[in-house]
Amino acid sequence: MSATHTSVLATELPRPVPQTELDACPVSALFRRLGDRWSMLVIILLGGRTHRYNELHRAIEGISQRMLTRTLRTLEADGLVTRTVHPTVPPSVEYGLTDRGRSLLVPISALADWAVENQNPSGRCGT
Amino acid sequence: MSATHTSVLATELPRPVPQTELDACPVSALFRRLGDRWSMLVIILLGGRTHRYNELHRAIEGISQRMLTRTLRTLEADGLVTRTVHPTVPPSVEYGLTDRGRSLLVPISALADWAVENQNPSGRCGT
DNA sequence: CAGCATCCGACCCGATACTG
DNA sequence: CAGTATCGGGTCGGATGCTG
Repeated sequence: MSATHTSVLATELPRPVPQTELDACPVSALFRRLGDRWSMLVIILLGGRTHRYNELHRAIEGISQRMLTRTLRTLEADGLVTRTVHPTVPPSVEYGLTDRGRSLLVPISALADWAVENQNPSGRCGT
Repeated sequence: MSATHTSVLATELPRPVPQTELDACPVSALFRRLGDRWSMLVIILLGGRTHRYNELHRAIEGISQRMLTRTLRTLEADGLVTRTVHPTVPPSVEYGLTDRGRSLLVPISALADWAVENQNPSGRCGT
């Protein structure tokens, strides 16, 4: 306690970055990074305009706070997403895409378009 | 066959397809399907030409038999990959892309191109 | 050659509760 | 509002051994 803060554990964020030698292949590395359930979805959302935390949370509708935070932090660490804190009361945090993120948005959108056109279009989500 | 064989377990293949309501969104569903370490890589490999099982195994170099088989089976079930068994001795199995798979190859290749051009190109893999 | 069976660890992911 | 802490399951993924 006198150590002021027992946040030494750091639970799990922001990812230990194991980086096995296999990930030396840039293609494999990218797929490992984006190869989760939410990353590409978040990038698509942020491609339209910047969003606040709870906006994203509602837009994706099904993602947990934990996963949203994790995904955003990882994307930020990868230089794809920007995080801007406005020192207001209550606080407001704005997320957007970096230039790199916007360039990645292009092929990801192509993938999303394929999904919309080729899957059974039973339902539309917020994207 | 003597029903004595308790193969009731079926281990895990070919994936129970949970399909939560969240996956009603085609974009989310696609990312859930391809959101693993190998699927897109296999599709890229198969995009060049058909490959035999061990060819893929060597080309990807790092994937286990288990994961290669699992990935191929899932992609086959999704109608993206074809599996052709030639009744020779020893047996030979050829994997290729369906029409749907070839159409998906386009946006996936765009993603792979982005990876090659935007990541630190430390190493090239077999792709 | 092209798998399947089994064990097991690592990580993804959600639910819940709590905080500045 | 925008997170953090903790628990617990399900899945990803590899290693090893065996088969037609």
